[in-house]
Parts: sequence; C-alpha cells; structure tokens
Amino acid sequence: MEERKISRAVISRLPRYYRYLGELSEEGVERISSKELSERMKVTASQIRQDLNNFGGFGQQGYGYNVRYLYNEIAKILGIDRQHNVIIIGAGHLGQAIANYANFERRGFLIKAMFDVDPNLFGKTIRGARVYSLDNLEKFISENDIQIAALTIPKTRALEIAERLTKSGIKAIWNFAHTDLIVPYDVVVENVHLSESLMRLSYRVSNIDAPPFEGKYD
Amino acid sequence: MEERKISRAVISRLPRYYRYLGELSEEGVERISSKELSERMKVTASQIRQDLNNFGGFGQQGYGYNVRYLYNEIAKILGIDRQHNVIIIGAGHLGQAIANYANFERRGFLIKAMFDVDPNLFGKTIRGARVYSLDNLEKFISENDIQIAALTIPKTRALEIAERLTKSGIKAIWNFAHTDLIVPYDVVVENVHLSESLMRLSYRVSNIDAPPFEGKYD
DNA sequence: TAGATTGTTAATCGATTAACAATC
DNA sequence: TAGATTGTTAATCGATTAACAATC
Repeated sequence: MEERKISRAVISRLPRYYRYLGELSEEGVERISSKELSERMKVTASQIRQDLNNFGGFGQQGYGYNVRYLYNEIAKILGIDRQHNVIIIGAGHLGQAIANYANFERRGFLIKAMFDVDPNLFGKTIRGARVYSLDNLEKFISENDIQIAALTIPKTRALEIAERLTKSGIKAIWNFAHTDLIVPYDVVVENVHLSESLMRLSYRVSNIDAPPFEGKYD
Repeated sequence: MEERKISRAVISRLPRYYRYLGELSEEGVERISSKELSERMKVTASQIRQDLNNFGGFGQQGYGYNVRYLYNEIAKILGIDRQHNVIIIGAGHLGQAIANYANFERRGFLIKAMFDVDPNLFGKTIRGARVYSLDNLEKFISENDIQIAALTIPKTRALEIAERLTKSGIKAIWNFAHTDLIVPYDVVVENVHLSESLMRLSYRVSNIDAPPFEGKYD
C-alpha cells in the first residue's frame, strides 16, 4: 500500500498539523503557505513541506495549501476519517476521563464498553458506554468488532490482560499502564506513560535551560 | 551548572531506565551490564552507555553497573529525589485521576490542592487535596510554594489560566489541554496531548507496519 | 593475571534545514 | 507575464551504533 517507510518523527507531527489546520479552518482561513504555517507552529517551512511530501503533493506552487483540503487529507492519512470501535479496560478515574472525552467520538473513536473487576461499577454507564465484568471481555470483543482497547489498569495485571486482548483479535492497545507490553508484531501499542512524562518535566524544572534565543519575547 | 547540553532524546529515555532499574532492584538484582540491560529493554548497549555517560561514569569496567546505585543516581538527575509541590487545575475526571495516583507522591510530587470553576466540587477532598475555587489560585500558589501545575481544563480557558499561573511564579506546567501554551522562556511546559497520541495509534492501525525483523517470535 | 565490560572516539545512519529549479 | 511558493535534491546537523583501548 504505502510506497516507502515513513519515519516515526513525521507521524508524530501529523496530529499537530491537523490541529493547526482545524483552527485555521475555524478562523475562516482558506489558504496558507508553508512559510505562514511555519511561523504559527514554530517549525521550519522546509520541515512542513518535507513532511507533507511523504504522502503526496497537497500544495500548489505560487498558491500554497488549501486549508480545508489539507485538513481532510491528513485525516485520511491518520485514519480518523473512519470509525474505530474502542473498549476501555479499567473504569477508574482515568478510564472514565477517557470515556467522557467527547472529542474522541468526533474523531471516529466510538467507546463501546468499559470493563473492570469491581462489581460496584458493573452496569454504570458513561456517555453510553456500559461497564461490564472482565469475564465478558473476549465475548464482547468478538461480537462487537472491537479494534482498539485503552488499558487503564495497574501494571500488575496489564500483561495478562494484554495477552487476552491480543488473543481476542484486538489490533491496537492504547497503554496507560506503567509497563512495556509484549504483543505480537502486528498489534500496535501506543504508550502513554504519565509518570515518565512527569519525570521529564521534573528533569527540566530541576535543570532549567538557558533561554532558547537572544531575541526579545513580547 | 551542567557541563554540556543534553539532548531531548536522552532525557526522554531516562525515566524508562529508571523504571527498569527499579524493577531489577525489586527482583534483588545487584549488578547489571549494559549488555544484559540492553537485552531486557530492547535497545543497544551502546546507547545505554552513551546516555549514562552524559551524566558521569556510573559503571565499572569488568563489573557493569550497580543497580541500586545507578537507580539513585538517575533519581537525582531527574530531580525526583526532592519534593515538588503540585496543584491541579481542573477537578474533573482527569484531574481526579492524577490526584488519585499514589505513585506520584512516592516520586516526590505532592498534590497540595485542586482548583475548579464548578462550585459543586469546592471542598471535596481527594487523597488529602482539597478542591478550591479558581478565585483563590494566585493566593494559594504564593502562600504554599507551588512549583508545578497540572492543567486539566478545556483548551478554551487554558491560555488564560497559563498566564495566571506563570504570573504567580509557577515554574512548570504539565499541560493536558489540547493546545500549545505560550509561556516565558524560563517556564517549563510538558505536554500530554492525549488526542494526538490516539491519532498516532490510529495511523499505525490504519497503516499496519511490516514485521520489524525476520527472526522468530517466541 | 585473564576476562569482562566500561568510557569514549570514530563511523554510520537518519533527520532537519537550505537551496533552487519547476510551475502555478 | 512576473511573483510566489511548492516539490525535491543537496548540504548540514545530530543521534545512534560500532569499535576498541583503558581498566577494574
């Protein structure tokens, strides 16, 4: 399908382009040059053009990029132009925070159910997603065409649940557990390790950087 | 203070080293070579040695690294050997999830208070952290020596709150709002953009990679 | 001492930036 | 057409990996 290997760095930047294009679109901006966009986003115009040209020529010489068109094309590249059925494993605060976030639905991520071990939560419903016992996990996945699972459980049980998920045919795990999962090569794991993020912040507060440039800040 | 500029990539990897060393320590492992660690972590031994040597020679030829010692040294580098006073802006599910996460306290991040606009939440207490009105923000920060603020509010209000935070002397913002903050150069912003993480996952599910190597998986 | 493994220099690889011909 | 700006090649920069002398 794809012509050549796209680097992880490029993919990481796509959602940010998407966000800025969405904002431009809401502002009513119809076209934008890589130079203007680069000034807004504080990246080089070269990088924007290089990144986009990994996926095709979306611009036009002398004109720039059509905001709405580019926005839609990036949505296609990211695969958020279609629907993904999602379940959340762990109905604690983090699981509930994810379930409550309406924007995910706007991007095509439909939360179909939540699973927990705590019987007090069974039957509770968050934005239409009901909490079930983990005993029903495999059955629900196969009967409801679930592709993505968000894992918001303690790391002690994460590996075991990840194995059950992949055996049930899950294609991707959004992993909030503080551990590295072991999965078959064709299953995607996207880690959100909050404690590692907080430690990076800690490093940076503790070793305050020099000013990035000599110019003036407004 | 620091001798030379440490790259962002190196800093990003430190918390993961820290996690693995903590696990090794719990397993009772006293020493480990860069080669053994590299096999566990699935990185090159060269990278481990290069990364660590940015901060000093923690190992010993012919022996390797003392697990407990290296663990403690990385804690110092990351600044998690001391205490940081934290407040959470936004007492919704995400804010509560963070407040409830006991591990942060173990790393020296003490959650001193939460702030919200919803009067129904005022007075509520989560693991000792009370929810206050945002009206009290500046006063609380200055009176309680707060260095770090976690921002778990909608993006519409994020910029305005970020400005109030930095004007009150906050040194770092852990930003969960889906927007890029504008802060003075000496204020650290660590972004956790969950929707961007989910889009990266979406890209990878939609463009399933080829197997990373030809060997066998166990 | 001999073997193991670091710390560090050198080589390679990949990503970013610059430059510019193509073209709208 | 002339001006603007892309798409793309070339140059630079930085990060990763390999190699090995130093040394425990």
